[in-house]
Amino acid sequence: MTRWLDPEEQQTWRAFLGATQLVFEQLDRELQRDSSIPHGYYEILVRLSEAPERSLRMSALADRSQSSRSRLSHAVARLEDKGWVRRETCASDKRGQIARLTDQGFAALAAAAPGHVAGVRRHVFDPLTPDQVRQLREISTRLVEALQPEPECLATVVGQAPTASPVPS
Amino acid sequence: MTRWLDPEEQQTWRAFLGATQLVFEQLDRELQRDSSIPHGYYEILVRLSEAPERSLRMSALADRSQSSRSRLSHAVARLEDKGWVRRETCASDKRGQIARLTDQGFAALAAAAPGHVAGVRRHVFDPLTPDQVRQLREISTRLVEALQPEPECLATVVGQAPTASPVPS
DNA sequence: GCCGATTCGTTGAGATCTCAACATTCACAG
DNA sequence: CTGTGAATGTTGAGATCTCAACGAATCGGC
Repeated sequence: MTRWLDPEEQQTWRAFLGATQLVFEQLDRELQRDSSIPHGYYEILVRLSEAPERSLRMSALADRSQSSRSRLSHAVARLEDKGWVRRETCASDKRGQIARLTDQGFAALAAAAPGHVAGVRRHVFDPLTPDQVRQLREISTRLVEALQPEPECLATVVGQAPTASPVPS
Repeated sequence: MTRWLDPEEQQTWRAFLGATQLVFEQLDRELQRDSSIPHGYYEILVRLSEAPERSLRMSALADRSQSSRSRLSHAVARLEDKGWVRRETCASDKRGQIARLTDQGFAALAAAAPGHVAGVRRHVFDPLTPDQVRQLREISTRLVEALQPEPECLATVVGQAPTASPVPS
């Protein structure tokens, strides 16, 4: 009745499972150890740092950081405690909240970024050939498409790291 | 100073991040919805089901299920509450504990497996071409190697499960 | 034998995530 | 203007994960 995975598929699936778990756990550990920022929170800071005014509606931030509303709400509360993010009420929509990255938050991100990028290189890009990197991009893109209807045409700028001015003015 | 990710690398990294997060969250949700088994626990049950006597030392189980000792200890406690696993003290090493999958636990796994395998096919294998599947296996294997010194020569059988296991993973 | 170092598995505290429920506000058809 | 339905963001409870510390048992050199 059920079509089980054949040995090759089994091996593929388990390798994929193992690789992703190892990579993300390692990066998370490094980020936690070197900068005391959980990986999920780092994502949030990055998305905010890229946005105009370094601020975003909570819902937009949730979409971009692959986070549920609830998770984001809890997370931003912690980030606010740390003084890295502030919440402002939205003028045009009184339901809305706007999360803004503070200078202090940007500084924390700027401090954490180099180490994290190095980790990503060390654990992901360096072990792979250029061709494999290209393959990985195509495969990942395909998987995202398959799972996300993606009505948006927001070609996520995905720009550089906290680049440009690591010095908040 | 820091070598940031160029636009292509950036895109690759974010696609990888997005794809893995989407895939695993989706599979986890489905598993939880259809069988009330968290993905992490499912892994544990699968590894036990494959082992001889359907039982393993805690440390061996931790290795095979990519779990920390602590996490496994907590998880097995919950699985024991459900009646899916039993713990026995090890005869040859009094420090050791042996986790054994109960018939009830095996039944729960057997009930959950078909739906999970279908999900893995739907969200991972079906969207990819055969060549991409092969690429994904090689890439994943490489990443695991890079991150795990792997002093063992236990060529983790990873193959099919011995007898009667419905096991997809 | 013996003692220090290591391994095993557990535990508790704290942090994060998920899920469902909720109040508030908006959109819009009537 | 009004009421219904949808959307926003929050909250609390419960579940899981991480981390550090721990007791018990084993190992290894002497």
